Amino acid sequence: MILPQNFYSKPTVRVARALLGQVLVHETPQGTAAGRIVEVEAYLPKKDPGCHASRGKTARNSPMFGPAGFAYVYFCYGNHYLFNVVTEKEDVPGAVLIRALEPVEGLELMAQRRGKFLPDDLGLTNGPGKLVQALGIERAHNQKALFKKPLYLRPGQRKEKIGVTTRIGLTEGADLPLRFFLTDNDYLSVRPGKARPSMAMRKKMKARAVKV
DNA sequence: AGCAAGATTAGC
DNA sequence: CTAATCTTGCTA
Repeated sequence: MILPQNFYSKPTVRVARALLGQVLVHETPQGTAAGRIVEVEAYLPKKDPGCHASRGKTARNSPMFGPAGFAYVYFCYGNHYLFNVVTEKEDVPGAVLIRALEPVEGLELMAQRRGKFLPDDLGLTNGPGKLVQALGIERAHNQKALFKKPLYLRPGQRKEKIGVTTRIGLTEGADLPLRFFLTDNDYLSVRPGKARPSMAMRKKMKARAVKV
């Protein structure tokens, strides 16, 4: 069972909430790795200064303007790839960032890809850059279809309540409540109430202080 | 051309 | 707490 393309071609917030509990699967020659989605963030087409597409189409964010159900993978902070699912109709730029997974299959493989981590380690997939590494997602997956193998979503179960907070690590649009997660899940990237100002935000404060 | 910023992570 | 690390997009 694979979620069809029309699962994604809806308003971004609705897709974001629907993604919680679904299982992200990546089949590779080394084996299959899969994890249940426990945390996401929505990036909206309109009135969202935190969205890459908020200042128009560029070479980097063009996948967000394409049809729904494709991957938007981009490089961040010089070290990490982040994985998004494109939403909305074509030419309407929306996406959902996958921020944390609960491992369900291929734990040994994920641990191997993550280096020193053990298969039962929470650090395996509890962050947007970490889960990309654990599943073996790379730059080459940018703009790949997610409604067919080898990288796809399988229907899963959700019985937990959905929690909502502001998004992590942004300097623009940081006040919008667009981060959705399964309450009390062990694999959340930031434990509720423990969020610290991100490096991006601190950098900005510093730059502002120098100017004044 | 050059530079600053960034949807993060791991290590001291 | 801070360095690492490099692509992108704008010209601070």
